[in-house]
Amino acid sequence: MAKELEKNYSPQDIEERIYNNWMEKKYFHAKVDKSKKPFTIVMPPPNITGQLHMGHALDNTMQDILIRFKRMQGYSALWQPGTDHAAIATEVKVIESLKKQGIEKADLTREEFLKYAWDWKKEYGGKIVNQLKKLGSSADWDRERFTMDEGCSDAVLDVFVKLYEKGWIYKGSRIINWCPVCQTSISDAEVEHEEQAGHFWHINYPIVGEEGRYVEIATTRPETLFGDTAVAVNPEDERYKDIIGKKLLLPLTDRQIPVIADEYVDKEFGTGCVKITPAHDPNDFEVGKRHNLEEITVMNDDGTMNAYAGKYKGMDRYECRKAMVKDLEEMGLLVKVTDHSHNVGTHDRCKTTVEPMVKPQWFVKMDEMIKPAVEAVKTGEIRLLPERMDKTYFNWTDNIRDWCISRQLWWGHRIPAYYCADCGEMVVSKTAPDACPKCGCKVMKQDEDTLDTWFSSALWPFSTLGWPKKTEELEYFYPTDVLVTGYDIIFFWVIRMIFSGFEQTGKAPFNTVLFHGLVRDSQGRKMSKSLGNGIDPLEVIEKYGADALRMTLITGNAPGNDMRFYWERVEASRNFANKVWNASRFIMMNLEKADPSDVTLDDLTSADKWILSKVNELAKAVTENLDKYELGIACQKIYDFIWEEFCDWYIEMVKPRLYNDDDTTKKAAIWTLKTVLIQSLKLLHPYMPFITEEIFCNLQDEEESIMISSWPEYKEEWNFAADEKSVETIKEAVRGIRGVRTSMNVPPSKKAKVIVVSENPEIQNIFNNGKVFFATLGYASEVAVQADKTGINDDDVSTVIPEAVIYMPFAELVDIDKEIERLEKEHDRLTKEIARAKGMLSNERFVSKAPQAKIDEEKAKLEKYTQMFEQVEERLGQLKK
RNA sequence: GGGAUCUUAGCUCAGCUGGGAGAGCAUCUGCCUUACAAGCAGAGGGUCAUAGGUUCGAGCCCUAUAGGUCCCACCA
Repeated sequence: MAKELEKNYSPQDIEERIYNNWMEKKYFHAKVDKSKKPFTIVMPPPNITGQLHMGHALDNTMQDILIRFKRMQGYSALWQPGTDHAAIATEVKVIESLKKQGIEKADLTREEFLKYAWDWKKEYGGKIVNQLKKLGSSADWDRERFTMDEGCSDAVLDVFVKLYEKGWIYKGSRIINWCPVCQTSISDAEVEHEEQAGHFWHINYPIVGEEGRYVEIATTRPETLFGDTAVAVNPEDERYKDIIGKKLLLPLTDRQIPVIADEYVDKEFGTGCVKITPAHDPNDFEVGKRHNLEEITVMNDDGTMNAYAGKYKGMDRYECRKAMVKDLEEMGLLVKVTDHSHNVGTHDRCKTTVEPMVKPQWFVKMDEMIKPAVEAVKTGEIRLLPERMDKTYFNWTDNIRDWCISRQLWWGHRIPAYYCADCGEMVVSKTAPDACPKCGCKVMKQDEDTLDTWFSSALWPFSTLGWPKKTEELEYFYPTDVLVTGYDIIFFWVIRMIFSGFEQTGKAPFNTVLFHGLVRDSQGRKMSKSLGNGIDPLEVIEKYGADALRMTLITGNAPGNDMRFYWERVEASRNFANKVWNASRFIMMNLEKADPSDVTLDDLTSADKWILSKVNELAKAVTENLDKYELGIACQKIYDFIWEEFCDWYIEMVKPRLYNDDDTTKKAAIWTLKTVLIQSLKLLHPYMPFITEEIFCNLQDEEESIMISSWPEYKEEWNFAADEKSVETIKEAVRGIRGVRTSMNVPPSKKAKVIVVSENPEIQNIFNNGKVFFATLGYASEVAVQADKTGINDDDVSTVIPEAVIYMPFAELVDIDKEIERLEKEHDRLTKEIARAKGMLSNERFVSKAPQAKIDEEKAKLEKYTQMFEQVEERLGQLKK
């Protein structure tokens, strides 16, 4: 027996209970089951430092929708969750928290620090997972992984050693991006370029042995002067041909540097003379390599000047700049200072201006490994959605450079390279070697550096399934199906997973990448901590429920597009939940009026068949949309069906049957209400899991869960085209009647007799069969269906539908002028429609070139409108008399 | 400098392979009709940025222009 529901839906009371029940019943757990097809999504692992934000909410809602859909379809649907150690982000947090306890990182040993870090992870690492659960995420939490757990760490070491042995990981002293605040190298992807207003300092470098002659250079970074090892000019530059090879005295030092010629210099830019600082500029580094220049590093790791800066030693790079510019000015070597806006690289985490530095680091060679990843997207083996992401992808792969993977951090996977204390021999191996293979020394010291956090996440789709072990999970669930993520991490993560997947497993890690955009605030700004404009998803859930939040994030938003967050939209979603709730409540209240268990399709009325046919079509359409990852479109269709077709029309249609004790079709109505509701709930379930579950459980006598029920499939026997047409005809008549009544200001309490006049027996039939609900919906006291106009006055109000005129003789209320006005409007509309259809059909080129179906469609329209037009004309003629 | 993307109703946005412009919110008018006022019934509101082009037919395809957003990029 169905239970009674509260008048308003309150998600707060039920969500936690339902979620716990799902967990207890292990519904989220996906088993290796050879009798089913697998469907797999790996969850982008949230950082253990993370707090749930709208991006996570959107990302996880999309994944949950897809997983729930596939699970209901009968797949063994695995949503593989886990968290990311987030090397630098976490290390920064741990350092902060230690500082609050009065502990400095510098005072700790590596082991001590890592102990604190693991404690931190234990305490906070699970927080975000609990927040994801509040959203309703049906991930297989039993399989939760962590990028630094034993298995994932083993995968990292395995890959590192393999790539090293293949020569695709190498150690080299190259120019890298250095963050002086975080004191670590970072990859190119972690550098954000920012347009900044700066200056050009024009400085004279005296030419040695030529008193009073100078070479004027222009620089944006005067403080790197101490690292200059040459000044370059373009070999084609007539102005400077004579000074090539001469020596210059580097100001503020006693060093002499040569003038060299290099194509790299742009004659048109600046003064045409460029100071070359190989240790602090990527271009200069290249020039330096070509000309065998010395690389002089002038800064310490924290961005202060070192001994090469002479008296400026110990100063911060920017203080030094100020001081030396002042000194140069006093020496008369500063020619001028001009404004110049230029791009400055900053560290994406801390926004510090990155310092290019030459340091020994580890790199992944990309030129070969990227090839299958490019190919896969080109051939469509991996599909990026929306498609335009292909261009972004190729733009990166075409310009790919080697990936700097070493970080001077402690929290992360330590590089498995070991150095002999005696001879310095390096061994790369998964486990520490007992002795140096070269000299036999027993003391082998491990490399101090750790790996870029993305190195481990690149392996995520297979490391989580047990790789490099050949587990049955890996065999069954890999490759995964779709990756859902934001377009902002395509370079960091998506590309790296793709090339890693091919290199390590020989397979694409997934066949589709579904990108979503950013959730912005109502003014279109990025939500950020510093702006304080972030909206906490948990607050939304608390106020309106997880279902409302999920619905809000999915509706009216196309793949890859950013969206704005409005509380009004959450409210609208909540209202929809309430609508579903009340419709269900209504149905449950009526279930006991008859036992529908023996109802067959033959017992159904036209109205029943109409809505059944509609929900059947809906199931087909929604399934197709979901298969194409069109989550928003599918959602809109479900919303429209439930609210308009089911609630506003069908439920209103059946009311007279439910309220009339003598009605013989009551059983059929109840059967239909319940059946259509269940179908609707199932289709809605992926979007709104909690409310659908709550209703579903209350509706069924047995304790069944909607999330493991079967997905609605299109059934040919539920297709009732003729009944659909009948009901649509009546709906059109009802809309006409309502329109007339409103324009005549007839109060709803005032019922009138309605007379349907049609010579067409089919139309007569439709109205005769649908009389009961037609009367209710059309506010009729009584309905007559007849072939002629017996008993109709010429000035009775009317509405015209194809093949019929519907009259409402409410005499004293009639305002003939208004009626004429209304009919004239209709007359105009029909005239236009007819002209349009005639125009098309009389266009020879249309008739000869357009598809036949389109032509037939237009012909049918012309016929219909012409028929209506004649009736309207006739009515107008009568009224105007 | 290269590329992407957007410009549709007052606001925020949908609009699938080209075939009679849609939703939510807001506005206006009636309704406390026994599921729901978090509701019901009606209504108004758009030269789909501009200018060309392709096509029987363009919001959708092509070209140019204007404005906005974003990504990438070593011009000191």
